[in-house]
Amino acid sequence: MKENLAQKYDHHSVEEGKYAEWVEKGYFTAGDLTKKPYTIVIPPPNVTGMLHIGHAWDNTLQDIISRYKRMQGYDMLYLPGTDHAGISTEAKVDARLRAEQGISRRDLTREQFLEKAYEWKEEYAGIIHKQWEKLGNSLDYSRERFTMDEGFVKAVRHVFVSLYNDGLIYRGKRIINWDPEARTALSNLEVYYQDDPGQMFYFNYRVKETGEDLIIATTRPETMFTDECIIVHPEDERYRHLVGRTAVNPANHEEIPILADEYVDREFGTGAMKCTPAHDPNDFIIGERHGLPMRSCMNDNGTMNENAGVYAGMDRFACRDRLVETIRAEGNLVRIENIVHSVGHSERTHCVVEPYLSEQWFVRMKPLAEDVLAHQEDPEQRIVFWPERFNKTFVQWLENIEDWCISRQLWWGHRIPAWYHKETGEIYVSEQDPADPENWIQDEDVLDTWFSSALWPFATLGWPEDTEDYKRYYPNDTMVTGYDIIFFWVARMAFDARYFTHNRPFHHVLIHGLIRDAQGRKMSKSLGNGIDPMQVIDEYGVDALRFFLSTNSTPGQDMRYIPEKVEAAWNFINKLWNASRFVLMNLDDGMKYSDIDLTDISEVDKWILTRLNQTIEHVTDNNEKYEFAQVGNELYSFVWDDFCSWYVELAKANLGSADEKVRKATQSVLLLALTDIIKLLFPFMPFVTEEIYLKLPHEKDSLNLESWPDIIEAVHGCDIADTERLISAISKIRELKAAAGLKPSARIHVRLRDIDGNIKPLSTDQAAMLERMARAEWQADPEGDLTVASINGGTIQIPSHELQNKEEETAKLMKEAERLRKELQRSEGILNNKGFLAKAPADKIALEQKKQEDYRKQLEAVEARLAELA
RNA sequence: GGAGGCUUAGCUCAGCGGGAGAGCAUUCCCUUCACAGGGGAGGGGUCAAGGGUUCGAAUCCCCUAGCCUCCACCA
Repeated sequence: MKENLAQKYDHHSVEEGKYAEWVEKGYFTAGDLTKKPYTIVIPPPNVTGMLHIGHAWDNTLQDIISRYKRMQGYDMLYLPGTDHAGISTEAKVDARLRAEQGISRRDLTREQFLEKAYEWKEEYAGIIHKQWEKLGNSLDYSRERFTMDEGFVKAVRHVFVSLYNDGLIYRGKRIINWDPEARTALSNLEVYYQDDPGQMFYFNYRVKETGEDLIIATTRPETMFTDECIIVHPEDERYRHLVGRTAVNPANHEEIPILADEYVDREFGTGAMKCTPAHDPNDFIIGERHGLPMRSCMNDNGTMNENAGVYAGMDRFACRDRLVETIRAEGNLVRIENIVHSVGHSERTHCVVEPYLSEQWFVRMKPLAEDVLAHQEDPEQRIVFWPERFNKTFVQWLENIEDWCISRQLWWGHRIPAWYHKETGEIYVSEQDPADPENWIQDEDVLDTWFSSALWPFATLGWPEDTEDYKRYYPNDTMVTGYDIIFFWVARMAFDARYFTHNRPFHHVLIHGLIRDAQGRKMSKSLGNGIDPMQVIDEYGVDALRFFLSTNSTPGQDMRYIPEKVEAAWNFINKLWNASRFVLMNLDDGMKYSDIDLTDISEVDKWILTRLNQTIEHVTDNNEKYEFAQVGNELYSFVWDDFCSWYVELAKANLGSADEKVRKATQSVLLLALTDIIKLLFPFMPFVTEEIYLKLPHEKDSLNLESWPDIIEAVHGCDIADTERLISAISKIRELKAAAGLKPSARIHVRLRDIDGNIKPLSTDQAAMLERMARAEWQADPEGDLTVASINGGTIQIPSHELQNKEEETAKLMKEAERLRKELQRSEGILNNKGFLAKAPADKIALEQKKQEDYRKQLEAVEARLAELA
């Protein structure tokens, strides 16, 4: 007894153990120098936590491309790695310290904290590995990297120092976005704005010299302590006489000058504004212009400092309330308006971000961005976005770029390679530590996580060393990532790549969207609507999850997680499983793959192989365009409809044939077609296809080693009209029986005619198929009245008394005739159109002429029968 | 203020210049023969509204409406 698949498709047992074996056998290890390289690097997941369903989607797309390219004969490198994720990991470790030991990171030394952070990293890297395994990612673990491993430390230092020496990194006192909770600077991208309810306060600033009151509005009274002046527009008649005089700050009774600056919008508010250079980016610019002092009144944790006088030590918001009350008591509060305004929040801690004056490191972005923009114009050097529209997003952002604040007041990250001399204050920036470390103090800050992520496509390959991997696998071929990190990541990889490797980091970027819940909401912890991919895998299997994730959206578009669709994917796999069981139980014992012989194949065999060829062609084309939803549709309908519903059913007749040659030919076609099907599906569902492959007669040790299917030349140019007519006839007979209220099993007689009305005799096997699938018997010369129905490429005739329902038949035929007339009208409209004949492509014209001819003849047959019935 | 996306069958989505499609749901029929998480046959859509280009528009252009992102943001 030949071995078959288990009776039931059970994803657990199918997926068990396979991955470990694939890794062990080295199927995913790149390095075959006889082949052309193809590179994808995984977007390194943060070691903050587990992978979510968005990662599963992202990775599935990468893995599909990887497996497809590997089958096409590329030396495929799919490189794994993880990201240290500075601020998020630091927050997680901090939270754990609090939960487990009741302490914060500030109770530890830097070294002690880093030790804890590394423990966390190890733990989560382990979880991520297990999850990659579950997902089936064909990653080359021999090349795995981490954004803070030794090589990365070197790469990051090299980049920092080079940019510094080239004047593209500088240190400066600027207004930056300050997260008072994490107590670190943030880049502009790490701040999100949301409309919050708030208040606009109007205060009196009394002019000392004249005693009049200037009404000034602010949303942040707590910053008033360091107002450095009042600004009015130089041409504002209302205030011109006050310029040069002094106003009294109602918060602390300080006397501050009234100055003129064109920045002020006369129409806005009262036309006079307070200027607090240390707490607002626009005020800062004005402050620089006028040489104002720049005092800050806040500490780095969001409490007030000594400049706030009696409010020192108080939280900024508590201070706001108290201060407003005090000013009110002193009679200087004019009014309070309730407003809704947009307020910046930290993307990590979600607290209100404080525009804050502080000394930070910055990357001068303009020259770097311009270099990328120039190359986006060059077809040979540009990064190609899929879909193309994201190029616009990318370009517009680069065109309006501002300097990037890269220093973070954290411990977990790449330490800035700058040292300050203890005595002289001299600064030393170098890839090497100072030779006399006792005289220097290293900058306490670390770099923004994205500073190192930006080097990912090349630093993972050994850069800045000129390694073999770097030479071979760089630039990357395809980067797969979400539109949400085009600015954070894609843009930054682009300019670092240009500057340091004089190349683009990758040729293509495939952009996908966000995965949402069934109601279309973003998945979030607070809503608790997140989907754990591991749970889905447990329930439906990873093959079903992968098929769902890859074939249910178009590039760049968001997708909803719909459990019914995962189930549909499972059902599809189940169908494939059962079809495979059927094939296996119908192959002769001992049949080998090399026994496939197409010399004596039948008409139906030619038909399925022709359809298979079309499928291979379309799937290949769409894989190249990353149109996996198209591929999914194509494979789904080919497998389910063409192969299972038609071919397998039709083939049963031939498998029952007494003729050995017919049987053998059918077995060959079943084996060939199924093998190609599982090859085409392998990138999408590697586990179940491998299981089937190993049970079928096969040539390689694993489907991982197989190559992408070729077009089957043996059926090139075959005429498959006979089979198409037969299939259509079977459908039509079933339909007529149902319409006539007959049981499907009711026997009837039928005659097929081609489009010209010629009677088409059936071969023995075709007659057997007709019998088996439609319970209809071919009759060359049926007696009495004949019912006519049009089918693809001809008509069928059935003795009317067998259908027993003249009224039904007439109604049916009238409807049919109407449809045909409409089609004919459409077709004739087109063909009588001079413009169409003159301008349409020749093959379109020929196709339309053929259609018209067919419609006309079918209509004639239907009308003839209607005349008989009348 | 700027940029972009979506609007197609009850639901979720493909199609994006030449015959309106899929999955799920729904109606009717089917017990052996790979599969009842299955098989067979149906029903269901003026492709958001309006205008234009074209021989021909769900598909290209313009405009309107609704929903949704992203970027920028004046006290």
